[in-house]
Amino acid sequence: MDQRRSPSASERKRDPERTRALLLEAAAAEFGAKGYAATRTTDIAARAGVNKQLISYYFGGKEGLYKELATSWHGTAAEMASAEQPLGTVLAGFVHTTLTDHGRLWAWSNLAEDSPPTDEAFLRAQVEQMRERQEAGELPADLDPGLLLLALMAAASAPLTLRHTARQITGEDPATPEFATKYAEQLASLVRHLSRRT
Amino acid sequence: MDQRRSPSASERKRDPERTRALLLEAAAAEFGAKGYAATRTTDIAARAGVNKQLISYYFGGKEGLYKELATSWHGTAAEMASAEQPLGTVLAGFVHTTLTDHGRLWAWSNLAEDSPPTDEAFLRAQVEQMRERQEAGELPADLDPGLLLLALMAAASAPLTLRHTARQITGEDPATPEFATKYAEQLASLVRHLSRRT
DNA sequence: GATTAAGTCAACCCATTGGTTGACAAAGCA
DNA sequence: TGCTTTGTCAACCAATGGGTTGACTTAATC
Repeated sequence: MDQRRSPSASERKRDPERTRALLLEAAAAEFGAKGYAATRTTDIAARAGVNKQLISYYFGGKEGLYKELATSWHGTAAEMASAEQPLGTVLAGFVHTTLTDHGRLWAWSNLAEDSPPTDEAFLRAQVEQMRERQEAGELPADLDPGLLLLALMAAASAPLTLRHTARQITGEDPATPEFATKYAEQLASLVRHLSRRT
Repeated sequence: MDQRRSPSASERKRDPERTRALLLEAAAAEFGAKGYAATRTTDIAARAGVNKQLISYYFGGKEGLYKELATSWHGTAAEMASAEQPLGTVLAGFVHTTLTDHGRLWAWSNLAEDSPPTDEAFLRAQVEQMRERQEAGELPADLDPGLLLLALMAAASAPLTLRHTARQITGEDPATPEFATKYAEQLASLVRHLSRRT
């Protein structure tokens, strides 16, 4: 039999792929929760259930691990991008992704001084979509599509970026799927008001 | 003559009030720029032009200094609050305050896990104002006033919370007053669309 | 089966960092 | 004018935290 992939990959004693993945996952959670500076490599290793030296071994240290994450999260963003769905649906998807570890990571990196290498193509495509929606009459045509996108993205990530403020306003924990759903509906309703000519 | 306040307070060799103020100001800048965890007490002291031991002397350490700031910034927020100005004006004020050191500090603390003791009364008042605006027909009545406030606050702080994203979308530095002004105008225009029945 | 390569870990290392100590100087007070 | 209090600083200290070392173990190769 083929010994190249026998012990089912998760039962094996040693499994580099798996270890790497565990570290990345743990790192996303830790970085997302506390931000880069406040995150301890020891905590990442502990969460991954692995020796902390392996961070150096696989990623060349804390910073390397962080950068690896920073460049990998674009996939997450991209999947919700596309399509000609109604704007409300797109926003709803965005609201929910802000509650993932990668979403939190994105928020932290946006505040930090050093520029993270975010995917420009994705943003450009989104701006273009805004313009199309304006032409289709779904959104007011007198607004700058870029700034409009910015405002909507910011609004959609409110449960993340204004977490404590949101909690104080609503009395609920904004980091729950239920809240996200409710909030997304409100946003959808809001953008509907932007197009509707009553 | 009264020696209690003679050397004009800024020329004196020793001036506790001034030192405290210098430290608070420097701390706001440093914390705002890098966040709590990444800020070094040495940097704060250096920026204030003062010995770092004085942080312990006056505030009982790094954390004490941070908390002092956290509880003091509400004044900043409150001043822009009130009034029956048009919503666009209020938002514009908010956009600009997000670019101050205190604004940045607020953003960081919103992301951090530990809850900062933000001023609840202020938020409640703002929610109430939203409701009034809805009743006055300035805003759609079918939206939850709290969530609406949240969305608008988030949108207004986009140049701050989505700094890098904003830069990539627009190609400009969102941390400039010029950008803030332009962005605020767009927001005003946007909320105008929310009320207008064309 | 022996040899090599790859993966993992416990222990150690040392730069950084927040905080403290003790000397000392300016200001208030008798 | 001397004594005390308050403000300030340079030097020092202990703890933390990221990174490295070297031993060891599993797995692939000959």
